[in-house]
Amino acid sequence: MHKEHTLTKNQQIIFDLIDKSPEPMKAYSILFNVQKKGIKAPLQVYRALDKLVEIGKIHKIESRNAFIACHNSSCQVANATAFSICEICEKVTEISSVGLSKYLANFKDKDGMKYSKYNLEFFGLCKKCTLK
Amino acid sequence: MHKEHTLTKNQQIIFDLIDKSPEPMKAYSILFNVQKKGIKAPLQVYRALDKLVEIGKIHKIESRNAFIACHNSSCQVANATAFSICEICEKVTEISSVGLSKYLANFKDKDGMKYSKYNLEFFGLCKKCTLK
DNA sequence: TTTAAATTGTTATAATATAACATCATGTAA
DNA sequence: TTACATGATGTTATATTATAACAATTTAAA
Repeated sequence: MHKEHTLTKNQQIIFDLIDKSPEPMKAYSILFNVQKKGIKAPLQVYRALDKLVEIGKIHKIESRNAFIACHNSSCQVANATAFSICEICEKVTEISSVGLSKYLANFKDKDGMKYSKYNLEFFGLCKKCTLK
Repeated sequence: MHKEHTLTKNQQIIFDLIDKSPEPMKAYSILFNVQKKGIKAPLQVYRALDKLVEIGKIHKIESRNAFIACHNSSCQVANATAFSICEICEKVTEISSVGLSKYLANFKDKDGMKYSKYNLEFFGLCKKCTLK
């Protein structure tokens, strides 16, 4: 199990915003949305984001420079993330497949290098966009 | 099989530079290195990079905003990329594992969404850095 | 309770990437 | 050949993403 982290004020404000968002949020969009709550500078946002990523409450979608809340039960997967991304509507879904995570967690390359972490992003069309 | 692409002058200059580099190169480092060859503006670099990525001659390491040449025999894997990244020395290696690529190419999520593309980045310590 | 560690606030700036527009080159179809 | 479409180029300006540096404050442990 993982340690519970008490979020600080800024971290909580920013987490709540991302958590409520139906889509990944970008840093400066977050900044814009929390300015009324007293968070005025990019660094305040980035620092909170860094911490939230570190403790697994949110994940960064690297190909989009955007952040989404982790919805895996207990956010234990900060080091093993997989997402599906629709290339039309940009909908992003976190994939939770036991098979996939087992396969990747145990994957070893030719040199026997063992990994402590991975991030996987799948691209394609979501159901809705396929039908259009 | 894939169509052979004749690279344009700018594309060739930039590809050659990346191809010779032992490590992933960042866009502005590329720009700096090709200025003597007449490529003066960021856009010229980004346009060539976009094209080279599109045709599979190079790949973007999303978590690093950097580019490496594809070393898979015929660059057929523009849509299916996997890399290992050392978190200390930042060495990046393209993984070519038939098992892995088969597994991922056939992966379907719960909704049956089929993917046309994926990018996987593993993080850990390379051999050298493990021994330190 | 004082010390270490983490967080905050702030200004400035670095690094990454694209918009908009004019021009030039190349292929191809009438 | 001409004219048309397409893609590539060159250029200036600007948008977007992210970090450096430093001072002050809060929090959590020893």
